[in-house]
Amino acid sequence: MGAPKQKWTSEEEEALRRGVLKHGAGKWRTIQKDPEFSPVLSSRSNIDLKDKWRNLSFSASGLGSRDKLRVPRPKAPSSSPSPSPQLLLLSAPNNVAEASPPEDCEKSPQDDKTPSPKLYSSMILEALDELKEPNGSEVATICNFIEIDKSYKLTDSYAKRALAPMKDPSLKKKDSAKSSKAAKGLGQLSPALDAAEAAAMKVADAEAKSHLANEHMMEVERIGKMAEETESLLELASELYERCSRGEALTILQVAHREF
DNA sequence: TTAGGGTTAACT
DNA sequence: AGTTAACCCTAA
Repeated sequence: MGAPKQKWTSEEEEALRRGVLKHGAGKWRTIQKDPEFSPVLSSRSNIDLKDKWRNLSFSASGLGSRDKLRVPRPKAPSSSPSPSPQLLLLSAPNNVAEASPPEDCEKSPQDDKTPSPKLYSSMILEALDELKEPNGSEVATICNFIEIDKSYKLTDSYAKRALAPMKDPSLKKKDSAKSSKAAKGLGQLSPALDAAEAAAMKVADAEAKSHLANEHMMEVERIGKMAEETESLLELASELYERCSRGEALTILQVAHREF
């Protein structure tokens, strides 16, 4: 009755992020009691922090709301074990590579909803900006921030591109998901996505390198051909010069066809 | 206390 | 309609 819905302010969100940075995700009570954050988060319970963090992680993680993976397809007759993620990943790097060029950080004019791929430098800048520490931040802290940031931003953007071609991420392998205790919060999401990201980036990098190498080869080849042509032209010129100086008359056609 | 599933208010 | 985010409940 009294509380319609208390939406989180950006200040509260910020405090939560810094709290997670300091104490780690999961120490909600500690974060909430921390004198650094308690003024901002006074109206939030530890559970609220947990839920909000979950929302942040999932929404930034792009891949659907948490109740998205239910009903693991009554069909799937086992014969075709659905395309394995690794295989499909190999097709992803193209997209990733295209997204990599250092041009887009403030590019998207219409929506701030799509997290544009971030380079590490800009991520560091963002970390510094969000940490807002007057004397700068510890490198470890920045790294820590980026780690966290990655888990719900960067990883997501790459994962989105990487997994987009797949209609179904099929995170549930069999139905052993219930009993498996390996599925722990971020733990379930992050490693897979990080692995995907790492793989994608590695392949993309290799591809970029081979592309570069290929370009270099073409360039060398081109220059070589130029040298050849230049040399033959030189020969032709000297021969022409010699003949002309001896009084011989040559027509353009003859020269063009080397008929002399 | 926390993680995770579930419910509901407030959106598009 | 469907989705999202805040809130609630409960087992461990």
